[in-house]
Amino acid sequence: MMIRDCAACFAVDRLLFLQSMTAFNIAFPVKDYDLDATLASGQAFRWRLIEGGWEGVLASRWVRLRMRHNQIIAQTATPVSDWQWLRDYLQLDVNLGRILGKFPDDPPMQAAVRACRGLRLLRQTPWECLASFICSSTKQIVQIEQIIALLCRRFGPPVAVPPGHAATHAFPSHHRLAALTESDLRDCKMGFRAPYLLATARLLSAGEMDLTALGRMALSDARAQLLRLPGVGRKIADCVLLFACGFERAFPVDVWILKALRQLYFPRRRVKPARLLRFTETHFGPYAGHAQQYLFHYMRVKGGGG
DNA sequence: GGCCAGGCGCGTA
DNA sequence: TACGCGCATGGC
Repeated sequence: MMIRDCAACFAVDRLLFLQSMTAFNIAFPVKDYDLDATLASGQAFRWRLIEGGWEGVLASRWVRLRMRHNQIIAQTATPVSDWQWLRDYLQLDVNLGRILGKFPDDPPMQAAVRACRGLRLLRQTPWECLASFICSSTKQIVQIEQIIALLCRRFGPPVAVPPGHAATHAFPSHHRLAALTESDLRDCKMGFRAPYLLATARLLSAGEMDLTALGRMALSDARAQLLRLPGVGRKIADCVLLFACGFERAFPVDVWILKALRQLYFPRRRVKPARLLRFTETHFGPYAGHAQQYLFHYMRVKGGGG
């Protein structure tokens, strides 16, 4: 009797599922997709590897992702009828082979692709990406993750999680941060970055700039807009352009990339940063930003030795 | 204890 | 235009 009741319940659930076309789980077939490398490659800072699955918050939803054979399995805490937000974030419709085929055909790039094939660029929301990278300057990735976690826990709205799961929060809006004090932000261990984040949040909250419009501009115009914001220089601007606004040619140059360029392309030569920046603008082609992420990740996984 | 970390803003020459 | 420095904090 008990078994038949459960079976009946399952049948009803199944029927409801089919009727509403909503679900807590979905499987995306993928090719050339290294989920671990992608989520741990320092482009997004909220993913945690917990018991074999990556947990994070996207579009105010708790999400758990894991690879199974050639599929990405996604789990949410609330039913979902349209998964396009996740397809967009993971850039599932991107043909990686076509992008890799446009990389420059030189030994450093070949080595980076051999070491990291399957590494992808995500498509993040501009505000979270911008705020995160304002907090990133002269910080190690682990510390950036700690700052962002504190910021979300203290000021982000709670999101639905599975039963028994620890409380989780979405990224706080710029309106929310604009209402805080510098001291509130310093308490999230972001130090001298706090006034920059606060000032930028207040500018955006006041409507002085629309981040969602950047993706429709020319690259140089979008970059010029971002450079108006306090705490945003060339490197952070290019991170936002590449990781959130869809400019696949944007090429953030940080200390790792400088090291990569000097070590791999200009060994035993004294080359100034300005010269290296010009080199990145011409050498890496239409998908320079992807190439940059491969070089960045390659330098980190291969270690500092050379 | 010194060095470094997905930098930026500002003063100076 | 180019360079040097200060700025918080924590890991190694």
